Amino acid sequence: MSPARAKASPDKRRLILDAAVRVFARQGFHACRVSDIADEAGVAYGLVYHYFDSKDEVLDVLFLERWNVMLDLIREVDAQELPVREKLGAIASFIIDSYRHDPDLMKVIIVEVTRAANSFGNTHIDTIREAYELIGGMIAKAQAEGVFKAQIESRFAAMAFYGAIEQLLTGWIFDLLPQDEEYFERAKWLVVETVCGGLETSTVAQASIP
Amino acid sequence: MSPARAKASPDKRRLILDAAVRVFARQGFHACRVSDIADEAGVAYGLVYHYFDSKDEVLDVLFLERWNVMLDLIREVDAQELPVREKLGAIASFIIDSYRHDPDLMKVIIVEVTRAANSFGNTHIDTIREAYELIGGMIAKAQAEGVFKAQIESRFAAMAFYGAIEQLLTGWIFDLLPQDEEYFERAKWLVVETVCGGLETSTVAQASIP
DNA sequence: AAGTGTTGACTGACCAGTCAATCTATATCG
DNA sequence: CGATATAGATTGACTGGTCAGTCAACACTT
Repeated sequence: MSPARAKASPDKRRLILDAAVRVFARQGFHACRVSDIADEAGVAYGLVYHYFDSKDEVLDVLFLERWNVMLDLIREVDAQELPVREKLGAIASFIIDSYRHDPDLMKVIIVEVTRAANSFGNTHIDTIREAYELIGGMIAKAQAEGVFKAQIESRFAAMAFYGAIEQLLTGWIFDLLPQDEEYFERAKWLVVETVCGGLETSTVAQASIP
Repeated sequence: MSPARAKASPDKRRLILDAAVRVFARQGFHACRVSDIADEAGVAYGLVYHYFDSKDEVLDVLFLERWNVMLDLIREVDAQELPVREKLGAIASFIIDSYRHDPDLMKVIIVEVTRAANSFGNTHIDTIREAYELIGGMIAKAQAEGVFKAQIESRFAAMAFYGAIEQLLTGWIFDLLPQDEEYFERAKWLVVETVCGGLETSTVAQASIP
């Protein structure tokens, strides 16, 4: 009960990162103060600077942690022998489940990094680009196999696919779309159905080599 | 309504707005100072506050000017008797041409407003939402007519469509996609082909909802 | 003279980052 | 075992710089 006990830090660093997610999501990166993060975490102001060099670094860490998990997932899916439809479905599922599991974190990543062309988006552009390129590679492969039509450049198709997903999250973030379990599942199906349906060569989805 | 109040000086207000677009695009809204706008426009610092109440208002005006033009275009298209594919094509064309004509302005709108859930995006959410709803309405009508499949909720489909376009612009903004006349035209066709192809009943009708 | 347009120095608030002091835990030694 | 040393964790008051917005004066037009 007396918390003054063994102050062996139950990882205060993590505590600060988690608090920062909530504060960034609630107030935005620019609008919040470092003291807001410290207060939310229940630690002293200075401790934030014991674990991080700057306010920026806190967001950098949050973004990289999550984005790298996604890149690992994409690479793993990519390495498997699966129809494109299932590969893209796995990616859409991962992103949507990420939002379902931690909407605040995904909100922060999308709002403060992914589109922030003049700040974090720019510093992390290579990391972000890698995701787009991996997806583009999957689509290019499907085109080479004749499953997807070749007229639509794979990079463009990859952007459209990712953009469709991100806009769905944006709809949830702005509370413009219903957020319940059923809709999350339907959204996964929708995005794959729409994009793959538009890219496939024939009316039936099946891999065929011409 | 000012009757030809031309003055000796040409519309300084416009001069400031145009300068602000360049500065916001180059440095970002938060990273730039009001003095940067004044310098870019070649006017005194205080003049910005003669025409605008605050730094925020400058961005508000820029966003509303452009977004309202887009809303007018969408409403106009919506009122015509056209196949959905052409309606959506007109919208995609308009947005992409807007970028082609003034990439800085579109960058500012997308980066600073459309996704800025904690600042301008929030204050303009009703204006933004209207575009999504008009597009959703078009899709719903096409579904009622049997042109688009009905399993995909129109609001979701509208978000996917708009998101695909916005992500293409994002690709151009971050210089991840090639920007030349040919690609702009191809992008219009791509986005309509992909989304409409995925939504039309004739393409795939045997998919099941989980 | 009156009204609008224009100027730029100034101010007051705000906040990221610093730092010296304090605390806690464990190690080392008499 | 108790005393003392050492290192890392933790604290929060303070500083230095930044910048949005103000304002009093000046310029131009009618």
